[in-house]
Amino acid sequence: MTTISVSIFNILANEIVSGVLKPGAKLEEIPLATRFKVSRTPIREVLRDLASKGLVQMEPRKGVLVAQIGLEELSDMLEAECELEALCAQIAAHRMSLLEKKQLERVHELTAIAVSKGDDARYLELNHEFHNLISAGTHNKLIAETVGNLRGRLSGFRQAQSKTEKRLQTSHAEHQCIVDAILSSDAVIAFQKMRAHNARLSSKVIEQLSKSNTNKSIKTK
Amino acid sequence: MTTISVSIFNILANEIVSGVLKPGAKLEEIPLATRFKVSRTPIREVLRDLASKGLVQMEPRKGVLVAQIGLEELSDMLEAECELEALCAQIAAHRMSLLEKKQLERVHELTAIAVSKGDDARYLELNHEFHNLISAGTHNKLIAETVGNLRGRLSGFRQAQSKTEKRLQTSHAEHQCIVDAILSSDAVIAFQKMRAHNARLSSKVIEQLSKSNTNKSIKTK
DNA sequence: AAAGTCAATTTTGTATTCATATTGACATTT
DNA sequence: AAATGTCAATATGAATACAAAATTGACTTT
Repeated sequence: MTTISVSIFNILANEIVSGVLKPGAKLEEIPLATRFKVSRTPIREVLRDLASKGLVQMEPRKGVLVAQIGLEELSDMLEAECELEALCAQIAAHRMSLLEKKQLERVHELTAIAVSKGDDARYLELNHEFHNLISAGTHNKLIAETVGNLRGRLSGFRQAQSKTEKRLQTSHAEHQCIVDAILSSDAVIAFQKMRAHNARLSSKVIEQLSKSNTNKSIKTK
Repeated sequence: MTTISVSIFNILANEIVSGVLKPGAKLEEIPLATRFKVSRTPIREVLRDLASKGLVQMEPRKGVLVAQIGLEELSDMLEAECELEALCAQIAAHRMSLLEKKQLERVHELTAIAVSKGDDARYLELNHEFHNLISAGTHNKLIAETVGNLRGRLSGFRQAQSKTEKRLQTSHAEHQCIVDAILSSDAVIAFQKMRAHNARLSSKVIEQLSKSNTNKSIKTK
């Protein structure tokens, strides 16, 4: 058996990372309580948990907002993710079991199919699994959890970006290099390739966001 | 103004990392509530926050224990810290301002005095500040916060260790190398030296803990 | 018309009460 | 005697009630 809070947490966390709840949206306790037909108590616990994962911002006596991530905070997150994932690839390269490597290869092959079909949704799903396998391949639960959490918080930005770009082939080619390095247990190359891959994606995200930001400020004027 | 929860959080978090509250100790809501002369509600929020930082383990309907960190979890944490701090040093080496570098140098000099006097407490304090300056030197709040949180969770083990060891000179010499690298903006060396430094400390911690663990299991038999 | 103040309403923080699950002891049964 | 089952006590999960702070809107005043 589980507690009410965790089920509601999962629902809300999902709605936040999937973009159903937009950044800056107010999360008020009473509406949420009535929506889920519970009292305020479990809702407050959920909000606290969401805050601890960085999905919402809560200020005492002010309330809770869906996290709105500024440019500098975003670049902090992207830099951290870039380095952490490179670290994961490095460690995974000399720590993954044969079975784990096979799984990675398999997912990568499936991704190729999604790319050729231009199936964006499927690609995103497999991409998620790809990075999960690598972080799990570190056999370090703390690192895997940390990077997984970061990816969750960033997924909104990635989705927004992948919709407007047709660089699935490029990404897939880069993944190929990473897979090759890990399969051959070459930690140095795995690190470099993963880092370069993420660095490129990061700059795209930043580029896109600062573009839309300038648009906004023009509109506002 | 602040909320009751955060003040109590700080007190309890401090008691946990300082070892006043021992790993495995039960944290019951009613005793805590009476101790702080508040109701259970803010206590529950504090416990939740402590859990999100990994300082306590809470299981639904079971209660809350001060986190007891197993050997495998500890090595995960040490590995993560080792790599993260090395990363910090690397980034800080090419991002710290002149003022920040001066501050680092100053703390390092003060540490030398503490070492020569054999002042353990002061050394620990300065050591904390030393690592804080470097993580802050990344100018990446997320990374700094992450590594700071990790250090907090690990500080109990470090203290236990530093009491039984007289290797302050060794550590200080290693710090010297790190400071030199950062002052001269040599990111590669800063990374390597910091990584080696932490790796050495980590192995000491593990060594010590597994020793006391075997003692325990012998006793239990 | 604009700015400032004050009151009313709304929302969050805290306390209290109610409900339910776990735990430990004791008894019963095999 | 060991094991299992039941029951009472206790602690946590959830709901409700109360208090305090903040926001909002209207009204006054300049």
